[in-house]
Amino acid sequence: MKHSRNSVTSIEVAKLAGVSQSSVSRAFSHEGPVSVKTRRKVLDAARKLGYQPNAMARSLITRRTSMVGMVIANVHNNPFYTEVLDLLSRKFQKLGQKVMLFIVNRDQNLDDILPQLLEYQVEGILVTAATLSSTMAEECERWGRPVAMINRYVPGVHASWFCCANYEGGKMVAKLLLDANHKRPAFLAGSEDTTTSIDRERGFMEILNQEKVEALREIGEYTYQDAYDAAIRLLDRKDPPDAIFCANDIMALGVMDAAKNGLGLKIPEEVSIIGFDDIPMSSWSSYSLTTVRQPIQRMVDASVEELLNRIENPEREPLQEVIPGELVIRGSARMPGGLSSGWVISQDR
Amino acid sequence: MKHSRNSVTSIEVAKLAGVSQSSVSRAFSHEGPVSVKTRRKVLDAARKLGYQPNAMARSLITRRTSMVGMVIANVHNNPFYTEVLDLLSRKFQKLGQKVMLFIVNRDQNLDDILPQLLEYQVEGILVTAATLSSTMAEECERWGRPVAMINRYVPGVHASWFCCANYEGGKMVAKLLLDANHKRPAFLAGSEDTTTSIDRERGFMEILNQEKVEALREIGEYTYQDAYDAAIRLLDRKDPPDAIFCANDIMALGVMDAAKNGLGLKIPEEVSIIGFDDIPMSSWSSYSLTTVRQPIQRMVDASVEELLNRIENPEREPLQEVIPGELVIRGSARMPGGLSSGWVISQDR
DNA sequence: GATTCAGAATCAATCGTTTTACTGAATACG
DNA sequence: CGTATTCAGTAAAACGATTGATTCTGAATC
Repeated sequence: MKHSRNSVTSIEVAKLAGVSQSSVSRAFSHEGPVSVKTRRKVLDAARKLGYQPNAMARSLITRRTSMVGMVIANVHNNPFYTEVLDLLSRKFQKLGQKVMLFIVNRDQNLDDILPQLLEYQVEGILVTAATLSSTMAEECERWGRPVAMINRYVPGVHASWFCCANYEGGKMVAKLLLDANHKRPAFLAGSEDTTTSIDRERGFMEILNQEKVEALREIGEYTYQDAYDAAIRLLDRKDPPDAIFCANDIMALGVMDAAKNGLGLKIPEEVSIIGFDDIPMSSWSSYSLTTVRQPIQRMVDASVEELLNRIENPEREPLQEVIPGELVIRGSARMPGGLSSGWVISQDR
Repeated sequence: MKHSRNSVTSIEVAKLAGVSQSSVSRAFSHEGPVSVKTRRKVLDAARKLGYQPNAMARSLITRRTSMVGMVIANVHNNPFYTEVLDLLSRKFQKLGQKVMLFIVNRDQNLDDILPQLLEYQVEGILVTAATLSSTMAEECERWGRPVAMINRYVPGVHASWFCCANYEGGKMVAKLLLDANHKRPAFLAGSEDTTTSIDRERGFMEILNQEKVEALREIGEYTYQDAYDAAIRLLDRKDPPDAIFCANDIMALGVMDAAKNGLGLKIPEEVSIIGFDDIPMSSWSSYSLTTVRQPIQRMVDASVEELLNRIENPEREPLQEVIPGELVIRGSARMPGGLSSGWVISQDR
């Protein structure tokens, strides 16, 4: 037997069970008084017909959808955000939320996808690695759709966000490099318009400036290949840097390959390389990258819980938090005396 | 001004525009006759109120949701499926479909998430890297919800699928190794229950058996670390293999690191390593992995188009296709005379 | 046996759209 | 000028659930 579309409604179940349609509803939503007998009759009939309550119809009357929108960029060229996506999705699932997913380009305008999210009545929106314009964010919040962001913030906007302590992370790296007696550090920036790269650089430069150390600078997109090319440019000059701090790990891996395989340099003897994120590959033996670990689990947990919290309590003020990262010492950077591979240094804010 | 929930309905727009509610509907859904004048009035009023049609209400009456379910596993430990997820999601978006995402474990039973998908009236379901039980697949199809799978198939089930030519890929690799005069090949399997690994091994062994060459075998989960450990076991025996074909690239990278960094072996001089997938990292200079490239774009395009096609034409028979991969020659495997790095060999089915 | 009364079941309104059938006005045409 | 014909617009019936109000049970009490 072949049904054209799932056309089994509560009415048919009611008919088969010999009860009213509302009893069917009551039996399914564990609300209101139903005798065990009718509940059993209903569930039996439902099973027989393959009945499932229609979530659209339900949401229409309850004004709840249990759906959240998830907007994410950079997922294919940065394993860090792959992991964020994975953790977010699982966490939402575990908490009974359905996820409507949008993968965008980092530079893509979200103005045309937000209406879609709102049209589908998502109860909240989680944005990662993509930037929401402040007017759009305001718009959502104004219509009672809370917004939470991971590693992004929009100044002066009424929204929740949770960021790694990028600025402080940059400082830690600078201190580490100076302590290990590096004289000529460089920063390899990701694209100019992301606050993560900007903040990491700001922290990094802050310390260097304090110590009156000049730094080189290069820029590339957030990709392995771009970083590889930028590293060649950087290391092939007559006065090459003795350390390169990269805006993220994937770039750092590109830089390492450029130095090692491209130019035959020894890491960390001839050049130290430090990244940011701590993606799985950074711990692989071919790289063993010293890096700053983002508190990924905490950022995910916090943002999801905050979002759901604000969905339940719309009047609540949005939470915003900077969560410290950890310096993970591996083999790609020269260490100050006494510090060696295997250490994890927690940041104290 | 603060609205509690998006409570702007077509009725209010109608009131403000001075037309009937149905005219508002007409103005939005580009159906039926509306004069330019009223359309303008409606759109103006809608903009003023921030009105968006409610997709739930619409789907209730149209019986269409423009939502598809996407179930995917392995996304965090295999970049190949990250890319699949990315491409799928973008493709659906481009074709106007909303994606409801479920990320599962490879071994997770889908029986508890399918009801959720059906409850939310997704019009079709795309499954990748996760295995659907045949009864569940039948169930979906029976309720008029077409199912399409990438790199999975369920024997004898009425569903669409698109697989890389895993069996033939395994054969290609075996031939290549034999041609290059390898005497003692090994296969490193992923988990026993995935058809991809099984089929690749079957093809591989088929050729070896033909040539009466015996092969070693190890097994690990589909992860870098598991493969690393398995490789140590394999290479540390008194009669180690001179070539290892791995069930996928991420495992091959683990094997390379184990051989190179763990045991100090030269690749490909002392041991050849070949993978399957062609993930971005395989082309990185630290690895330069010879591998079989999966026709990812074609699998994605075909499966999405097939799914939407079957949504529009429910009576259509499901399509099933095996799409050939390409051998990508890089530096991790010894080559037969005349073949060298840089070649891409297309498979002729 | 009449009266309460709580609990179970039902009725009917409602959510916000689409869409069919219908009305009215305007245009075309003989 | 009268009648078809078209075209815009509207009223009202769906869609499939939830839920407050209401009625129906039947056991308990007097």
